[in-house]
Amino acid sequence: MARHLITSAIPYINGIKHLGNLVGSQLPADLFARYQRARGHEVMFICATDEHGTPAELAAAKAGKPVAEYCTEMHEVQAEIARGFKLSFDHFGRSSSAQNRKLTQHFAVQLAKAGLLREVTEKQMYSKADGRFLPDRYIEGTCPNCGFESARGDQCDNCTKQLDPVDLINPHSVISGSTDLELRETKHLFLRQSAMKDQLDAWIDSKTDWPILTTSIAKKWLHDGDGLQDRGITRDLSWGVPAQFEGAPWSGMEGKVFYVWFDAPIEYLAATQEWADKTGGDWERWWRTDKGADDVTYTEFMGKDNVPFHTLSFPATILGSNEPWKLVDYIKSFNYLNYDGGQFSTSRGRGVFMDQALEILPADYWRWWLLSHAPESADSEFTWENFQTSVNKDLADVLGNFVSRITKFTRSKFGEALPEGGAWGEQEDALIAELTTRIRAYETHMEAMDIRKSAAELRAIWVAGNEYLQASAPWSAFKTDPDRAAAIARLALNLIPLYAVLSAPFIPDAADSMLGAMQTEDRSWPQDVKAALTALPAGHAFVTPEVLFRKIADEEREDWQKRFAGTRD
RNA sequence: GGCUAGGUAGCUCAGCUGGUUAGAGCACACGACUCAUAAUCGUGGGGUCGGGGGUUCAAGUCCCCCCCUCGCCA
Repeated sequence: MARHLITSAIPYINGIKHLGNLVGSQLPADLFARYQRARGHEVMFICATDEHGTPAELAAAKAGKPVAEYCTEMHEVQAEIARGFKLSFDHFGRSSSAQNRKLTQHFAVQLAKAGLLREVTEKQMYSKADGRFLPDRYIEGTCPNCGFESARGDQCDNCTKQLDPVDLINPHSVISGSTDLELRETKHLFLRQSAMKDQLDAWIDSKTDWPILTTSIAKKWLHDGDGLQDRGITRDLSWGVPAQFEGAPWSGMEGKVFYVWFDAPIEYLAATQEWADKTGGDWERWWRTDKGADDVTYTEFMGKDNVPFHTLSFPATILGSNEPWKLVDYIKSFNYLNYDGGQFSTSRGRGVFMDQALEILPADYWRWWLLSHAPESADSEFTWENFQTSVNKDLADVLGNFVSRITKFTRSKFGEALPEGGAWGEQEDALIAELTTRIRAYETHMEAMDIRKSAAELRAIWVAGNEYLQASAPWSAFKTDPDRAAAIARLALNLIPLYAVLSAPFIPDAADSMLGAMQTEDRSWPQDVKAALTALPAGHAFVTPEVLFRKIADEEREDWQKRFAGTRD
């Protein structure tokens, strides 16, 4: 039995995520976790909310709530949606936890002791009215280049020119509107990533089996221009992990917090600790190679925007600590999912968001489409037409109808129990041979995290059931040789639990319904297909299930198309 | 402008280190079947593999130039 540590990139606390965010990390991570559990391996599947930083503070202020309270509420909202999508986290943590605070401070101290932190004095805009330093993008003014009046401090959205806040004409705070801004000196801690460049470079080079998307992004950051740059890991904020040195204020860093991108990945460890504190489990067994984690395989899932932090900054933190923490073994990264010819847009309400998706259809419909179209090799696109055809064809016609046709046939000819009599022949041998080949291929693709290929293979396995029924034609056999029809029905009914077990990582609810209908709890993996197809004996009672997947009608599709075109506020 | 990844049947995509007539699903046409959610199964039509040049006995697959998308960065 192997041990798999699996983490999904942690979603920011602010707002509800769209389907592109879901398919880029949480959903494929869940697929992998469910598969590894089904194969009998020990799995620790971790996710969390990323709660610190300025956007959370501002969103809380807008909602008229203290930021901690706002985060608690939003965490529960996201947790509820995750449950709705059947994301099987062993723990869904919070980066604002006490565990993360302590670990983040610990790593900072370790890095300082290793000489990997340096102080940098820089000038930053300070707003007297807001009583705080302002990140560049929270300052707006007139663009000196094109005259656009709402240019941000980091970039003009009109002419795309990169800006410095001091370049802006009439700069003002986005938060309060105040123009009473001044440049002030402030000190920050920088992580000396540049000092670790060669070490990181060699490490990335050793990962020859990683997706090209992952390694190419890492190498670009390592080699572009002047190479890997040092990175500020503190901010002048109040909402975050306080910069402390072994329990005392960090000299020169009083009142500052660690940057959200420093503490967020550390939350993977902290969330596991949160899990341990809640369940009495042992979290270091998953994370400390000196405490049992040397046999753990650690896989991270994320969208491509998260790759630099997970290939460079976070490993720099781990390696630089000089402590035996578990380093990632495989990074599965994803491109973006576009929406109907453009991008999903949170601000313009363009596209389908996780809560809305669950309002209109059950989780399995979304899981199937998103996973079978996962943006692995390139950006992919969600269109309602494609969604409708895939769901109707794959789920309703191929899988759902298979379950329906064989259960109803058996019920009408033999009653609601597996019929007795008859023998297998060549058709059954052929089916077993085909299924065995395909299931082994499915396993290979799942192990390799080739998600689209896994989905295609699974679909082919479903199709094999329909082919078998078509070829063996029990409805004809019944007229001349009822025993033969009984043997066919018995085998076909055994295909239902087999399909349930194989399909569960993709469509867990449907899998439960299928097992429920067949009145079995056996979820063991079909290592031996022939044995699996005789698992339920003659006489075993079943219940003819309700329609497993309903079809999406044209009118519904058109309706949704209009509804999600971009009006949500 | 730099960098990354792409540009393969109407649509969505497979095609590993170059090798027999370029594949799948959907859509389309025809046929079979009638147990089933008018579902299923079979057969077939359809591609000068973005354009041009080169290497090779042989290139979608390698090299060069150009065009076009997506994203990141300047």
